[in-house]
Amino acid sequence: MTEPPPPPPAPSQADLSRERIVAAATELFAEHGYDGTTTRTIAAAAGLNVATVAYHVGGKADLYREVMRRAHEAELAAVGGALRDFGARAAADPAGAAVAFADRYLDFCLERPDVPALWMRRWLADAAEFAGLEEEYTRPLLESVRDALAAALPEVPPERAELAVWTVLWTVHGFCRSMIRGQVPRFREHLHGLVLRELGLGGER
Amino acid sequence: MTEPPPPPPAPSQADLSRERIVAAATELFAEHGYDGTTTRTIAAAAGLNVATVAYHVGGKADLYREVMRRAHEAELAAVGGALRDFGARAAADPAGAAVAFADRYLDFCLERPDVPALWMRRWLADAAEFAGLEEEYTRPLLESVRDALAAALPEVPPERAELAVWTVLWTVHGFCRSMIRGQVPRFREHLHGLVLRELGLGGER
DNA sequence: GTATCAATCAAACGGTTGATTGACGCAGGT
DNA sequence: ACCTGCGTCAATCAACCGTTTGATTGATAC
Repeated sequence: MTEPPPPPPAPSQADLSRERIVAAATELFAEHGYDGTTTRTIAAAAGLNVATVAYHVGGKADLYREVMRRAHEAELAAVGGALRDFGARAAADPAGAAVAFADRYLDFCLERPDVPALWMRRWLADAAEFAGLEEEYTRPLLESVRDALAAALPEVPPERAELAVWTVLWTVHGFCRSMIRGQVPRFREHLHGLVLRELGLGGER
Repeated sequence: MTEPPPPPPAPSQADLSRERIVAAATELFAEHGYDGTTTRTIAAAAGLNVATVAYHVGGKADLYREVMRRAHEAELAAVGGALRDFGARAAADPAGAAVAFADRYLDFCLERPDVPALWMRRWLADAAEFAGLEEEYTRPLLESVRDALAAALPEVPPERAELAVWTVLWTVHGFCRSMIRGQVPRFREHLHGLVLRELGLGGER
């Protein structure tokens, strides 16, 4: 907040097209995977010619990497913000802070269902040439959450925090793929209890 | 056990080739998905010509369905056996029975890592044309486990049992993809506590 | 008015895909 | 010795893949 952000420059035509391509690719890669998506499908979904994909993004592989990079950036922002709020609240109300954190992550996944899908495809190494993205993106994020939890909750051993994060992550991601809107409240309630139990914060019942 | 099983007839050459094709396809589909696997790769891994795949199995799509069918059959057998043992033991020792059940499922997934991988690919609807396999295989299995748990543990409400199964399933499957052999004992211990806590069987600590 | 440039397009490129064909080797029965 | 049917193979097919090409458009600069 040291200076007012400069007004964003008017996006050029190239920026607009590039955004449409990346947006279309994000949805298609999340839904059908790398090998299941063709550059022609992406171009058609973006309302552009096939050649423009190579023109703006450089190629299918680069486009995939860009999609993954953005998905990770969005997740990083959401998790980072939630972790800050968690840290500020954890000392006074560890249980409430943990539940709020899980809630925000669930909300993020419900709002951006492509992120868990891409996360899972990354996990499966959907395309062998992108196996490195897993270690580049997912692992550090997981470890940062573990460390933040362990730092703010000194009574929780880091190993337990890590496995708790692991369990919550997979449970939420798995749920988001089969999301039936009516089941969200029920799942959210289960998630609250799960987090408290796995962190040993008095959720036993 | 009413009659001694007849000695299995000597497998014909066709049977041998078919098995080699299915075995190779299982591994490749699990590792690279449907679109990421070619009939040529499968044939090469089986040490056969491309044409023999079509000759024995009918086509790539039929082969994929066969692979999924067998993976589900194997899982059904493992889960079925574990559920029977669970039912026999649950009344006297619900906690021990639940832990033993989770243990056997983990062992099965470690022994057949292709099954969780195929399970996850089915979940992602790796190939859109096979979206039905999810509801055909996974859902009923999940519900049968939920019902068996709820029946043997009357103090556990079915809804809680379902979400417990859900959480355990995803946690185990996710772990099996990133399996690092040295971490298995630590994960197993976590899994025991997870099961007891999620079923409310006195695992709080 | 003219030259320039970014952005887009239809068309075509070489390569790969799943599937098919027809020939070949070889067992077992006649 | 001769046939018959099964299993396998190399060769081939049309369709599709990602990428490239050359031409066209419309706005901008001089």
